[in-house]
Amino acid sequence: MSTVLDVARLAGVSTATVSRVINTPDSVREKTREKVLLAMEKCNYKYNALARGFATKRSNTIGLIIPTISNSVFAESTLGVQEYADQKNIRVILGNSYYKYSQEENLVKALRESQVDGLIITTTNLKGEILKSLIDEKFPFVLLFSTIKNGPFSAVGIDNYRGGYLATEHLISLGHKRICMVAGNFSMTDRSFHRWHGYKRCLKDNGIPYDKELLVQTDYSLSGGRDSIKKLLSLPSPPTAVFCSNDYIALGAIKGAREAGLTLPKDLSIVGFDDMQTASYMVPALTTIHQPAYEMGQRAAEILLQMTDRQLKPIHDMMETTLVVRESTTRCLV
Amino acid sequence: MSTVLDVARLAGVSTATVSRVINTPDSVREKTREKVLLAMEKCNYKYNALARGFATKRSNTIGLIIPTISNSVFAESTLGVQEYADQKNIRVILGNSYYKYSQEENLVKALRESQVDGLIITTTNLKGEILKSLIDEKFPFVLLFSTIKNGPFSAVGIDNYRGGYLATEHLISLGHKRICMVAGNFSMTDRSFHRWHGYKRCLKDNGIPYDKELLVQTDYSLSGGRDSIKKLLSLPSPPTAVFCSNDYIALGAIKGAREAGLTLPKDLSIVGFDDMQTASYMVPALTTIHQPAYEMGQRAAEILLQMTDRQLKPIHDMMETTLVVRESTTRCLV
DNA sequence: TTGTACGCGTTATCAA
DNA sequence: TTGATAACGCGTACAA
Repeated sequence: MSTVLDVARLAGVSTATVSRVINTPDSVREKTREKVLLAMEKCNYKYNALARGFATKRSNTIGLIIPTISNSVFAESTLGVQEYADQKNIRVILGNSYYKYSQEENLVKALRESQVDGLIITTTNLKGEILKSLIDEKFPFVLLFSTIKNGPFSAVGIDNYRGGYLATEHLISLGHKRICMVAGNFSMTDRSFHRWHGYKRCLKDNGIPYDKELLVQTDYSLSGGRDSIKKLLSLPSPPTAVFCSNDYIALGAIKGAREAGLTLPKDLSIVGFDDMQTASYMVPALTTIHQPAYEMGQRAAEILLQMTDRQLKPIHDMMETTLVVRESTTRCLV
Repeated sequence: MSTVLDVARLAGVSTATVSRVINTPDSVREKTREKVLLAMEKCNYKYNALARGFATKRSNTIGLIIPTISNSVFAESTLGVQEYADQKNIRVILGNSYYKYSQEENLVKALRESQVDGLIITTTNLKGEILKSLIDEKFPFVLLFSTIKNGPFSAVGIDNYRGGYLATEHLISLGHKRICMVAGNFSMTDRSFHRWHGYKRCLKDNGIPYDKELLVQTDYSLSGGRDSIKKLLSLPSPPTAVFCSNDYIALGAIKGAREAGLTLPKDLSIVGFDDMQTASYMVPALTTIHQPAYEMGQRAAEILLQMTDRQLKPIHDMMETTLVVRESTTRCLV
């Protein structure tokens, strides 16, 4: 594999000039440039970005940590990050934490060893040591799907509390009083916890007593949604509506409710969260809280790449979240 | 940021010894090792994998190129690659080609400049220059979702022809004769093309004349499936069954058929391809061709990482694909 | 506009 | 078992 030195010799110039042709072509006389370009061609020169990173202490690579690529909302945000990074000629290394803090720790360590210029993290534990030490060491990072509106670091997210509130309010406006929630495990992320708070508060604001029997925590999975709804439907006084922590759980709940013999949405109204790609193709089409995952990814990348250029004050970007009404919710008939 | 040199000085040893403690701890006397470890602790030493890569000419990073992370079948295969790589302490850089060859070219170039140790590619164009030059330069790579059973490079895939045949055979066995196909654009990938060949051949083997009016090409999208099925249903002699190139198209077709006033599966039997995560949760639950995407990703990573250690003969691993019968197909009633 | 020469942090070779 | 030192490929002062 040929190097700048080979090219330099072949072109009869110095390595510095070759380097200039690569990085600041305008600073080289046209004739010289052509000579060098020709030489590069001749010896099939391939640029070594690793060596460059080593010399400049910048790898032009960022790390992205998400819970799991299998959840399409994270796939969407990942796409947003990638496309923005791509446009700035930055590579993205992806890691899944599987909602496990220890794995998140490993990833941060490995990515920092790889000399990534910054990190975008959808964290599982806001209060862990990881973030603390990143802050202490002034390492550039941005939190994605963050629940935090302030603090000593940049973050992009939505108001999950408000999302939970909106979903519940919609159900109440349809006349529902017996409203349950199938939530993602609070230990896995605090997003689900905030949505639950919004749900609880909305009940209270509308004079509906909170019944803790109507909350089930589960993992963020199809089967989790299915099993949970069955449990809830077998209650002495079963719910007429359910708010699910995400659209996968909702899809599972749809299946579970049908298997329990219900007709949807007549017998049970269902609201999801995320507004994933296929939400409007479900049967019934899913009423859900829209989350601009792709834009959030783009924005996180934008903020991070600004940070790696120059230090700046923490930015907290809370994006708009809206209720999207489709077919899975209807007036309470009881 | 402290380096091996700082650690060495603090511990009163040479940099070589520090390096040994990191890489081959057993080759260092225990007492010395402890001294070094302590020194590392003291100056908060952080290992620089970039510098290592530079010195060893191995980045311990591989590149993964897929059409788009938005398709869950590629998300699954990506997960397989990542988990295998993770286990071997290898990082994965991900890139989306969006089914565009020029983008695939850019990605290969950028990733090679980043000195990845190898590439896993779900290619858009088997016959392009990219693969040729990778072979010429003996650069380690593995094709994923490959349609190729032989050739001078390693590949992991399934028999798409057989998949198409199986799907069609199933429909014929249910008494269908008017069977259409909504295919992914042949120009985007040859996988769809092979599936279509299987479809065509199966029709022939069963004495059903091929009607080119019954083939529609579209992009791999929900709306593509919806629009295409509507076109086909408005034919003078509409189909009673449809084979879709993937599950997204099938999901779109389900929606489109319903919008056209049909009852499923009574009025139209639908077969998909991929068996994505949510296939069994669709309404009706989707009959489809199962593709072991996760395992394929794992296997591709395994092969690639073997290749980066030592040169070896090309491996072609064609995995099993099976028909999964659910609720979206039923006996032809016409 | 171009060249010289050093530095980046680690590993590898060879010698002790 | 350990140490001294060259090498990896590029960027960049500084000098010319």
